[in-house]
Order: sequence, then C-alpha cells, then structure tokens
Amino acid sequence: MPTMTAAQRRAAEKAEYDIFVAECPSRRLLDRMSDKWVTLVLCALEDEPQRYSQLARTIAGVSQKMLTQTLRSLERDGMLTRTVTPTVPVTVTYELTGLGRSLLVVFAGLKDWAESHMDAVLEARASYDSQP
Amino acid sequence: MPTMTAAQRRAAEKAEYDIFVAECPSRRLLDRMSDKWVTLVLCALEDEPQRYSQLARTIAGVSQKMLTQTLRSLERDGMLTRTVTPTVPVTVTYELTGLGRSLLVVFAGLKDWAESHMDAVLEARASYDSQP
DNA sequence: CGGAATCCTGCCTGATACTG
DNA sequence: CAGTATCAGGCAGGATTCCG
Repeated sequence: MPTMTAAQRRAAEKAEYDIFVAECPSRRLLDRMSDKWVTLVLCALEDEPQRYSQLARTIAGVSQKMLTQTLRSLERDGMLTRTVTPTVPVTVTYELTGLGRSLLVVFAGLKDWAESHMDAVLEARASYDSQP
Repeated sequence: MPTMTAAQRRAAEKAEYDIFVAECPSRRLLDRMSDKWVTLVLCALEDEPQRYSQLARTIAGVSQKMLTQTLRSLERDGMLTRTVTPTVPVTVTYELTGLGRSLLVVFAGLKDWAESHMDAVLEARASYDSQP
C-alpha cells in the first residue's frame, strides 16, 4: 500500500530519521547493512582493492549471483567503486570509497565484538539448551 | 549437529575464529547479528525493560512470529532475560543482560552511522541512477 | 496478554548454461 | 575473467486461528 495511515504519518512527522519507522530511509539503510554478504564484502576489501574472482574466493560460500548483486548495490550506494581495465581478458577491480571505509569502522567493532564475546554466547546457549 | 566433517574440522583448526569461514562460530554470530529484527529489538530495550506488547508496538512492522522468534534466540544467546509474572493476565518482561548491553554499544555505532551518512548514500544513489 | 500452531506466499539462493 | 540469464527449491516471513 503506497499510502500511509494517519498514525504512520504522525509518527514520521514527529520523529524524522527514526530507526523504528519502517518507511524511514535510515531504517532502509539499516536493513541493507544487515545483509550478511554486505558485511563480508566490505571486510574483504578492507586492506586492498580486489578483483571479482579474488572476492569470490575470499568469501567462501557466496554464489556469483549474490556477489554480483551485493557489489552492484554497494556501488550504487557509493560504498565502493568498480573499475574496468580493458585488458584481455578484462579485469574488474573493486575498491572501497571513503564512505565505505567509514562504514567498515563500524563493522570492525561488530567483528571485534563477535570474536571476543563468542565464548560467552556459546556458554549461554549451552546453558539454555540444557534446561527442560 | 554435534559432529563435524573432516573438512570442517580441518578448516576450524587452520583458521580459528575466521569470519570468512561459513562454519566458524564467529561467522554464525555475525549472521545472527545481521538479522534486521535483532538490531531493532536490542535498540528498543536500550532504555528500560519492556513487555511483549510494548515491543510489538515500538517496532512497527514486526509480526508476532518474528518478534517471538527473535526474542527466543536472543534469550538463548544470553542477550536478554525473559521474566514471567503470574498476574492475570500473565505479564512477560524482557530485559537486556550485560552481554546484550555490550552488543548494544556496537549497534549504537551502526545506528549513528546510518543517521549521519544517510544523506551521502541517498546522493550517491541518485547519482548512480541518473547515469545511462 | 503472550504466545503456539498452521497454512501459504514470495524472494532469496544455488545450480547451470551462455556471452563478451 | 567477469559477468548475465534462466530455472527451480527451500525457507524466511506474513496472516490467521486457537490456547493458557
């Protein structure tokens, strides 16, 4: 439904850029960043620009379809640049932009958290599962 | 599944806690944290414990199914506690644990990024779309 | 109120084949 | 090498109904 209810419109006006409003661009952004492949692609490009096939190898388990789709959307959002070098065969290089790099900083925090708190999570999970 | 294949065990030994290995617990954690509802639930519980119906109202657009599913998984992972008060009708309260609160700090960074870089993304997107 | 159970739809995703 | 196109399936996720 393209129209908003009165309640939705009221909420939108009241708190612009509210992450809890589904229609808010900031929420859309959050949804996009929540994409599992987005995180991995950005992390893979952290140190240096990479070619398509390199990315495919680094990110184990991704299909070409998803990799291409993710790269396109990230390019569209200004997170990375796509450079085609007309060699034979053609060479395509992906590189983070400043914007993408700034997001990477946030993701780095996420990654650090995952690696340092994983034990606690596994413990909690085991404890939960052992209960009737 | 308690058992690992030889290949999985080899991968686990070779690069422990490698985010790019699909079988790695840290990757699993990342996948889970990438869940869009997880982010929103944790943000909703930031200030104070909330009841089920309060959460459903705060997080616009979530179905009961997804809300319940997300809450269960977060409880299992030790991110929040579920307290049942036997009133009539029953009252269920969800509250962040220390672990959950530590993750919230990371998410806060994500939220800030989304709200402060949204304009740049929208600009990049418009520029991308205007090209042939 | 706070779910659990059920059914059903769609799009996410993988596999395969083809192009430049 | 770096994709695009197509097909097919599986499961995420929504809507609905019922229960303690």
